[in-house]
Amino acid sequence: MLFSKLAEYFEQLDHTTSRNTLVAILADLYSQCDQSEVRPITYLLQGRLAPFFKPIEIGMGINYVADAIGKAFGVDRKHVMQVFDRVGDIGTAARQVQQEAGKELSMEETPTVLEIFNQLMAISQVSGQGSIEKKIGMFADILQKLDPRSVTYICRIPVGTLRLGVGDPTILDALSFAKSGDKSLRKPLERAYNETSDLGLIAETLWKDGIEGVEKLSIMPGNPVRPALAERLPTPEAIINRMGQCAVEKKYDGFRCQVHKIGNEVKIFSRNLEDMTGMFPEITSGTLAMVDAETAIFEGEALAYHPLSGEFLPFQVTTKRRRKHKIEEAAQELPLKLFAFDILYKNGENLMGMKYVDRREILANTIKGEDSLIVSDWVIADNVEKLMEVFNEAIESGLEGIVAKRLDSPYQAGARNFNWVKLKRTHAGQLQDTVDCVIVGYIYGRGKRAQLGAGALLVAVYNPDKDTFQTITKIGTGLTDEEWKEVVERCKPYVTEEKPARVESIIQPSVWVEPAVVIEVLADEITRSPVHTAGMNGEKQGYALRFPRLVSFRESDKRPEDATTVQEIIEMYQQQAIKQVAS
DNA sequence: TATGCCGCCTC
DNA sequence: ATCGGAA
DNA sequence: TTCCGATGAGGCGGCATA
Repeated sequence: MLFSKLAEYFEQLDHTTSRNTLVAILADLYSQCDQSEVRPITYLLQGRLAPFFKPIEIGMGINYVADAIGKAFGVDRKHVMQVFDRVGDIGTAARQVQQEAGKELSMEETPTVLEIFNQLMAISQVSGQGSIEKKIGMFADILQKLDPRSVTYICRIPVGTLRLGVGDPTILDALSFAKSGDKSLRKPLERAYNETSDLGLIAETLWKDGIEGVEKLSIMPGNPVRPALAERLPTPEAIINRMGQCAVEKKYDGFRCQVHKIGNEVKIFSRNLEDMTGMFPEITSGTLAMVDAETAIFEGEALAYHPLSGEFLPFQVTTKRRRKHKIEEAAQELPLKLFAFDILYKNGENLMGMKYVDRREILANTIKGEDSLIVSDWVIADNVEKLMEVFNEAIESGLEGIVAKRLDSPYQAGARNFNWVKLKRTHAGQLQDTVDCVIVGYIYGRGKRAQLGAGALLVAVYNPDKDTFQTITKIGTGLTDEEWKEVVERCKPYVTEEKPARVESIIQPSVWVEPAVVIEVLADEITRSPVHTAGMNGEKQGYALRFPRLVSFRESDKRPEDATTVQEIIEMYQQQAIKQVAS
């Protein structure tokens, strides 16, 4: 298949919203491609070159792709980015720049899908000195061989914004349709995907060996399983109403880890299936010492703790353990403990179909003792009071909240459903870190947001000592489409060419706004920040909000000087630090 | 050698 | 991570 | 309810450049 043909399918998908139609178009695409193309096309549909757990990345983001577009069509990055800012899509920008340059090719001249795939793969392999220039050159070469439509879509691949409206579930439906004409194969395809995490493999196997071949694919210790995810509910009442009697676990704020023991070998995978084995030597050694099984796959949350006091450390500290160098030093300074909460596989037996309570029993019998591995606590709750009791305990210890789980549910890989439900501090309406912020700028939107005028707001709190507004976060969520348009309108009278005199900001928004419009922002936590200027003082870092979202527009009589002050932010930060130490 | 840009990855 | 929109 | 795609803070590491 020519790449231009694939791009035609991409365009069709791009222009349709009905899921059923998307599935039909995809099924048609699969029916038109050769067996050798099924696998690469599946990865390309995922916006990738390989399954998630393979460390193959193109290594070009928006800026380097813009460089390549410029190089291919004789302009500079700045020009490409200006067009990009206006249209909100790098593919559209590339197409436009190509047209301006008069360098459009016809569809028949395009290389094949496999040729392009291999060239992208070659770009991903380049590293070392001079590699950035090399990658840009290679991508520019590809662009010069493509028709406008192909240019559009290929530019979206490295930056991860293919925006076809097609995710993994849609591809699974399409594979089923392509082979059987209906959704009947979705279940076995989905099971195989959940256990192998490789959609390209599933698709290729379906083509080569039929659904019987797919049914033979199963868990392979050493290969990650797609992890189960938790839904959210706002209140304990909602959880009891939905689940009735359930297990309750505390929710720790660290890294999700899926640990595989294969004889004397250990592998550790992240929530998104990245291989993190090298980062956590104490989990590896703990697994070898404590896990009473030849082969096993279990999951838990890894947190850093203070080696002397034993207290658990906030996420911002735990995250320092995500590293490639100086691992032993970091492990000494910030050792980890893994709170194990589930087991999927033991000594050749797939446990995913077993009930939660039974998996829990096996888990308890498999991890011996308590050291770097700890089997996490759980209790049964069947009423709101009991649930609240555990929740309050968790909050008092400075933890994130709780997770409620159905006692009789299997391990539902890949699913975000109501077998597992999380209840977080901020959902329960208590101790909310609500902050009144002043808009000091906004950033142009991309994709759908491009039409709304803004995609994010840059907001600040008030520093009365200096009479300045210091940035504390950007806001990219919590507004409806209407509200995005409205907020841009509200800002219009205050737009300025330069940074307003009373605004202190390291971040440069697309548009500066004189401090006037006040909004109410909800966040989960306050963190120290190297980029936000709120509370920044010489060497000392500023403060920022974790998981910020807009909850309301303040009445227009609310003056910017009435916003939350830096001092209040510092007090809130100290309050939460006290809790964390108490844990 | 030090710093900054950028991308990738966690939440 | 959180959130809103579409079906 | 499910699925998708907008967007957040921030740490590390690779590479380019001063």
